Amino acid sequence: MTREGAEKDPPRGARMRDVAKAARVSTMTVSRALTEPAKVSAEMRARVAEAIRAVGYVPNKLAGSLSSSRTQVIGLVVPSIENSLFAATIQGISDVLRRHDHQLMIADSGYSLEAEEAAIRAFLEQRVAGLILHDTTHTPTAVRMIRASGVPVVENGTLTPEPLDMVVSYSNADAAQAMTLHLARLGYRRIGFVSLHAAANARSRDRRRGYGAALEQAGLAFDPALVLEMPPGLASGAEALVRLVEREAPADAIFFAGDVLAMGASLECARRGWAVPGKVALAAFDNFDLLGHLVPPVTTLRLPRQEIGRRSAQVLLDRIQGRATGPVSVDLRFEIIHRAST
Amino acid sequence: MTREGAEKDPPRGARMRDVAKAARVSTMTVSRALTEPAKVSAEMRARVAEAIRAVGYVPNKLAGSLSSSRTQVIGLVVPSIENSLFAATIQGISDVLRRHDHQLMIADSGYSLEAEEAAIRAFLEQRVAGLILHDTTHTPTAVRMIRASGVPVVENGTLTPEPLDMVVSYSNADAAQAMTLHLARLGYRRIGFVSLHAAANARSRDRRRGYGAALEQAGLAFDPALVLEMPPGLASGAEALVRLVEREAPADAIFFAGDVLAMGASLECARRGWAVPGKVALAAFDNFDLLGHLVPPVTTLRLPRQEIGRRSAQVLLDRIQGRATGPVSVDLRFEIIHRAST
DNA sequence: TTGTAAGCGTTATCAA
DNA sequence: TTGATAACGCTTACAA
Repeated sequence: MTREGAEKDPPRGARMRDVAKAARVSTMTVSRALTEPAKVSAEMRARVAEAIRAVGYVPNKLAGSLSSSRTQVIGLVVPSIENSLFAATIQGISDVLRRHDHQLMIADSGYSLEAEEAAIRAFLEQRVAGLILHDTTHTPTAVRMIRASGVPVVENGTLTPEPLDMVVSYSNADAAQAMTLHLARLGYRRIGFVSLHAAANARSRDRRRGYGAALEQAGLAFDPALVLEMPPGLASGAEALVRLVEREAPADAIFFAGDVLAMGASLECARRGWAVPGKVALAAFDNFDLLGHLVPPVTTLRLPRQEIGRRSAQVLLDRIQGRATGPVSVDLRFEIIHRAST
Repeated sequence: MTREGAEKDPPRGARMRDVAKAARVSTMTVSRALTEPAKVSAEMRARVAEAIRAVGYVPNKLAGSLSSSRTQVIGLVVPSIENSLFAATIQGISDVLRRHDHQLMIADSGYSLEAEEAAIRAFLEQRVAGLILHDTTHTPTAVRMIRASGVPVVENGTLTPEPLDMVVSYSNADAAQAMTLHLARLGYRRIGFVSLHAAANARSRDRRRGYGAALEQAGLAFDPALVLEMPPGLASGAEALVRLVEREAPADAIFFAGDVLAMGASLECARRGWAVPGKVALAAFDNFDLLGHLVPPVTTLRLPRQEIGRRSAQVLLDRIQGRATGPVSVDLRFEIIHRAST
């Protein structure tokens, strides 16, 4: 015998047993009154409710989950919490989960596969009911752990051809292709392309592929000198702009397929007094709201950021609650918003 | 007898017992090897490690937490996940927690006290080790539950005089006062003040108080017509700007103490060709990066967003791990960044 | 340094 | 509709 000194010391927190005693019923009746009220008579329900208030009972989900081997926690791994683009998706997830009494655990990988693996391991140790991963490339160990656990997973970053389980995204390739074609149709012939580091990022790679496909489709030559990879940030966009414009054969339009790059470029044009689109046309990949308020407003893609979050949560819950089985691939719509910058 | 059919069916997931069997040791040795390796001989450690790999063991923290009544989960409630200002704080929290092997659960209240209460209840049911709340006003029930639970809490929104437990913030009143004084010293006499809805928001109230105090200190009259409350958003900022400038006695400077209001105003000036600060000076409360890239760059406060998150996590962990006791109030520094808009 | 036994607070199962 | 009992998978407390 060990733990219980003798019913004394910090009586920290009432247990279900205390509620049962106060209501003079069994713990099972309390449990049922809480989780399946329909299976309990009205009188019992009232007595239990009263007892719960009386003793100030707060259910222990840890114990409940251990016993039922069910959790109401979803684990989410994003590359960066701070990046506002992911914030919209997180909001979408959170909204849906809250309506279904689920909790959200978040980890960020800082764009590192190893950190993602560590986060996934931690989530599996917590026995999350499901996972949402923004990235679509993972370490072999991460893949193995997920497979072995049997936990449903949604991937978000891009419409990967071989998902772990379920995917919810728009097509980065299609989106980049559509925007590039849009520029070509407007008459631009030397279309620059600026993205984030493509080697480490499936999204950037897909966008670049779309850009290339569009050039070919439009009968434009591919000029490697017009393609730049930059780190994220406003300053990067400004620098890329200058490098693509101040050269022998300058770009007549630039498509910024990453983060706040276009924003930085637009602001740099304002500072230098460069006419947009007179001197150079600007197009962006995202950040719909802000870009529309710049002078001139910037042509961009409207991406279903929140929708990705909402749908991800929904397909995950459908699977968890047994309403659906089998693979899921949701291809969400994007939209080109043509504004004065092109 | 009940649950265990008879050692068959879905052998879903190895347990510590399986590891122990494979390593031919007791479960306690496995447990120790995992949590206090120093207390286990090198040979045992190796055997356990090997067995863990062999059976593909993923520890069940639910069971561990139930048994030890310790959790490694911190609950965070923010008004809005999508708002990028909170994102920086969340990032700070996440960074520190990860280094200390803790997990982060996030809920958003949508600026509703009732939703905050619901989130807090859910977190307490999960037996979180600590709470971080962005808001400083709570429902009586929420306060009671937190007190009864005994979990440590950090509040973030503003330096509230009567915290639940610990506070980590800068002083919204001091910051607003400093900026208003700054404008007065530059010679502006009719300083407008635009904030978010103050009745529902302790932060807005504190900022308004600081604004008033500064006017008095500078010997400027308080003109209620120069004070506006707006909903958040770029469009709001633009509207407030126009209302304060296009009037008989226009403001000569406007201090936007909320969200992206200043950004909206600056962009509206660009659209209308209004000289800044010639026609009207603009000052903001936050959003340091972006505002510095506008034309002209906007004077603003640099607030310790990430730092708030990091320190919050730190004081919480200190308390949880018994390295500290008693009240904590961390008053973080802000900074006025004077730029061309004033 | 290692092992044994009890118990953490719930829920599944079966019986009444 | 309600209750008794045995798990859930781990850690605490103590003994060896």
